[in-house]
Amino acid sequence: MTEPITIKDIASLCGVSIATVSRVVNNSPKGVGEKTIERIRKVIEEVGYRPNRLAQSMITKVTHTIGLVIPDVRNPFFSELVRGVEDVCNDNGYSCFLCNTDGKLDKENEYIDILRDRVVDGLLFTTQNDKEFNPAFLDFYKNNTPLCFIERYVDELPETPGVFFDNEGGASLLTQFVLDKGHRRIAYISGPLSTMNARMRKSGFMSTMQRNGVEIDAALIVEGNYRLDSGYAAVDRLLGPGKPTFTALIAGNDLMALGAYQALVERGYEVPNDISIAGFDNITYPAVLRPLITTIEIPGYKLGSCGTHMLIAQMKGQPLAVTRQVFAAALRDKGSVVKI
Amino acid sequence: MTEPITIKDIASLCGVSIATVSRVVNNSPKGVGEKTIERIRKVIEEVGYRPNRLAQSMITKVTHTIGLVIPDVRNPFFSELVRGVEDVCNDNGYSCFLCNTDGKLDKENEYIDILRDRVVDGLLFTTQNDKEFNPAFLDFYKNNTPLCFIERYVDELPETPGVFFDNEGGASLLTQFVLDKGHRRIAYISGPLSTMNARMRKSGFMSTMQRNGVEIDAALIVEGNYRLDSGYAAVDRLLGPGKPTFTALIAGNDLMALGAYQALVERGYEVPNDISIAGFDNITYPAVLRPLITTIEIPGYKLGSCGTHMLIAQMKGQPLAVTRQVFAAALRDKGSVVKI
DNA sequence: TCCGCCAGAGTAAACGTTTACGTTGACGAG
DNA sequence: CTCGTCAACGTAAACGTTTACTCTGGCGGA
Repeated sequence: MTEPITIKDIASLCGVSIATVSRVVNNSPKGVGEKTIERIRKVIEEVGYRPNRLAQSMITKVTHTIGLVIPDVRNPFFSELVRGVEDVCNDNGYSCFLCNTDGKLDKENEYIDILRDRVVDGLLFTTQNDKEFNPAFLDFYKNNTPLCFIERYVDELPETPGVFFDNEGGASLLTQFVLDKGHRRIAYISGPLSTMNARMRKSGFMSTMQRNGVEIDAALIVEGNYRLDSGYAAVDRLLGPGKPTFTALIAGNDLMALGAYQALVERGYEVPNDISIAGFDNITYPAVLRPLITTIEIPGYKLGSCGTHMLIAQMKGQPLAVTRQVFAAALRDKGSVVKI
Repeated sequence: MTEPITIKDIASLCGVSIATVSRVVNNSPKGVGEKTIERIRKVIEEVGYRPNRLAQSMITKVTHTIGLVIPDVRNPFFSELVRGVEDVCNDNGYSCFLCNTDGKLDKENEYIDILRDRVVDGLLFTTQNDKEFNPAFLDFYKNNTPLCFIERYVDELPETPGVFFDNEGGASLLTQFVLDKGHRRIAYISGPLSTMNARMRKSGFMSTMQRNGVEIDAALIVEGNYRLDSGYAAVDRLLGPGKPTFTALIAGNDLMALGAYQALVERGYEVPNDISIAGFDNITYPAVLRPLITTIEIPGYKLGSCGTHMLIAQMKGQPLAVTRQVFAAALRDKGSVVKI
């Protein structure tokens, strides 16, 4: 019920003009005497005055807020990422609006409008769907609103800054690991090939196989949708009537790897002794839970924090040395791939 | 680089005053002719004008933003909660600032200041630590800034609205379930008793035992810290030199239950055949992973969405029918408790 | 003594809205 | 014809800041 204290209150309390108060609040270069500064500082401290950021933003046109647009916080990869973003924001005096789109184009659009209305200084954007292009981005482009993509490949905006994960390199690393264990007949369950990262991972797999002079059997390459049951179903397609024609299986993510694991076990195969399994994501769970899947870790926190740094640099008008930063993959060997 | 379109632009484009434009934008009760409305609407549509929310907020003093303060989004319970909050916010035209405090008092304070500076309309607050009271809340109280606690018991502000989980009832439900399976010697690993919810859960356990006329052996009650390893360590204290003196074990959360599980298995006991185990939280993981723990589900999403509804009601000036809403517990039987 | 300069401070416009209040003109009643 | 009424709009103040510009007085140099 008590009205908030404004700069006017401080001014009249100190017997100076609001301009003077404003100067000491922003400790502007000069123009205020030592003792005046002292006096004003003291009063501000005493009454607990804090400038209204809305009013500041009205005139400076910067809000020190950013929009973070992701499909769903509940996905552990994104909650890692969100935390990375928020930490860096906070360290730099920014606040962050969280927006969940479920990967739906209309929600993406809605949030873009909302965030523009709220005059965010920049936008951090991810989505699972990178087929459809959202023309609203062009507005941001025109307005010079800083933008940073996270693992999103948009042909229409090739110059837009972004942080990426080295999907191809990760797949390569994992494939080489499996090959080095002696496997030659390797099945591959890809993610939906409508997404760029599924294509890149598959490409990493294929090229590594070829580089090692290993023949690729088209019958061992199937497409899933990144969900548990699609991994399960994929095994049905991979397994013919007789003995399995492969000794190892790589899935485009851990969820599908787990689904495949379940299917294999149910069909009487032992993992990893009969068939080795590997995945992507390093989805984590308490150490006690089994099975563990050898996997490629995607550094969610790092992608978030680094993307935010890039965004902040842009907002500060600093030219970016590199507009696209790609993060290397790391292998997490958890024993689900064995020598043959 | 292009300057954003303002209400002035629309006004001059239509040859009317900005007041008239403002009226049609907010479709104020009356005072504008039909064809004028049409004309202005059309121009607004054509040029894509959207009012600047900062400017609106300056004068109306409402921002349609809220602050959401939690310990860490990466904790699955909180990411569920966050999603619940954000969904309800979005449905009601609010945006939400996400703040991670790691449960640290100084970060809580920092965010409270930040959010006040940003003129949020309301605050949704959780923390893991409910021993220390933050005096900054009193300011909110004085300012009549709507506040809603989430599972936080603050003696100093008994009237503050909040949403709660029925910890005691949940523990009761779980204990009764275990008792009904025939167990009488039941060990209990509580969370840190500095937190209210650990105390409440323990109390639910104790009272249910007593209500059933089952004697409580003080040696079977130990305190952990909600972490995996504290569950593991607790088993060492519970297990004497000879045979186990209990047939079932209830932990204050699933993580400790998993730690206890591991310890028991390593010591050669079979779960659940030798010893049954139950926990709290319903931490979820892909269906394939083992073991599963019979548990009490804490409805994170619901707590978040309901808390947000309560907050919005307050912000709209609607008096709350109930200031404190407590959510019932639900049992998730996953087979880790068996009959004896 | 006079002038110029500069530190220290104030004045007022501006940011993009909302809204209380004022103005205008058409129209109907008397 | 006159007056009042009301719909349809305009005017201008206000929100809490920042900042370009102006003002004042003291001091040093010629």
